[in-house]
Amino acid sequence: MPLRQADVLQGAMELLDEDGLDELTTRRLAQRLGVRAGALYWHYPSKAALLDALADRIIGEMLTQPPASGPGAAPVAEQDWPDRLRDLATRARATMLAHRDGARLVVSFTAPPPNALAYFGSLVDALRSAGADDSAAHLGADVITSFVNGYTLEEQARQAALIPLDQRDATFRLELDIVIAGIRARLLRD
Amino acid sequence: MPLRQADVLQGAMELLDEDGLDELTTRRLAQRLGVRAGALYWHYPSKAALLDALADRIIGEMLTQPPASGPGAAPVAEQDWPDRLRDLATRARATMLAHRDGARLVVSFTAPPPNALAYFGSLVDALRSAGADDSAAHLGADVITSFVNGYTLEEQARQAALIPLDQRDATFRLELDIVIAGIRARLLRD
DNA sequence: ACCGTAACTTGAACACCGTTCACTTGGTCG
DNA sequence: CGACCAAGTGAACGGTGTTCAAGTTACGGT
Repeated sequence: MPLRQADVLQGAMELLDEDGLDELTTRRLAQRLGVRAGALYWHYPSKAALLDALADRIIGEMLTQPPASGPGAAPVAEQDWPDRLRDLATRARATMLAHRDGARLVVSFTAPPPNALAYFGSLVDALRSAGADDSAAHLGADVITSFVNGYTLEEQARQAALIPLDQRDATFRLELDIVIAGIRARLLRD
Repeated sequence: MPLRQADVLQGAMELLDEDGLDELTTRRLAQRLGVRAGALYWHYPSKAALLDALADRIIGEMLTQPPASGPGAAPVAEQDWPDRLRDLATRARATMLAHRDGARLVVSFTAPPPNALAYFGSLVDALRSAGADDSAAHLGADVITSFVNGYTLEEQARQAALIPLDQRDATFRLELDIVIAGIRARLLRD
């Protein structure tokens, strides 16, 4: 049974999780797949394209993960907008932290892949449903995205090994609430 | 006259600005300095250490740049805290944008170098002078830093060539004000 | 003016990287 | 059977960061 594109992506994901982005080389990935490095180029035109696909797959997990809030939480449609934003942001961070170098990979894609647009769209929707106009919703979604990316990138690169997770969780929650308070004050109370 | 560590750093800075981070290789840097690649290792133990020093030098520029506000602005000591935050954040972004791949480089250092701590300290000071306690000031400074880094990273990687600068400036300003409004609401109005 | 030492630099190599490409394989279908 | 074609091979190309014995250069002390 020959290799499929999905197998290559799956192998790349596993290699990333086990050994990190720097060890994810074409030769090592090929070896894990029982193949030579050149064969990968039948399935992806370049390593960059493979990494883009990998980033998009990780971003996709942000949309399908179980909700960040504990069991018994209200269904999405009934959540108020701050809870929806909190939920999306918390899932984004959790997903990136769940993969080694996840944040570094996610912020490095070259052109916004489909799932990135879908994720961003969810943020925009949440804000529009709260009464924001298009421009305000876009602005708010952008602030959240920038903050979550910047925060998680730093966290994963330099704090993850030093500070216990529950403490980092609490800090993230507090800082996220600051951003959401700003959105309320500047975008939804006019 | 032999090479000094400062010459190496200077050459690296120029090569970065001219050709970007991906073209900043030990051999190309050495060539520009009229030397072979191995010689660089007398001055820096590794390329990573050189890039750390380069990142710190860029961060240092954030602290010495002329203020972002136009001439005639109030001296720092007289600025109110939102203006001080705005000033620091705007300078950070401007400095990163001023160097090719500046944001990518700045978020990639391994251990926080001196100027990074000094910059962060300036943010903390501004918030403490506004009445925030240590913990709140640290939280606020962190929110700003995460947002600015995340925003500028994305901007430099994917928008810089597509959207005119003044438009990006305006968007940044609006989003930054959202973050600052959140800090006011959650950290300084208790 | 000389010399020793310390500060540098070289040149060659090492192990690795992403990528290309002519060529071989293996299976499917007419 | 024979033709086709997807999939993979093997070897090479030019590049990377890094090491290190050996060489060179610069300079302070006598």
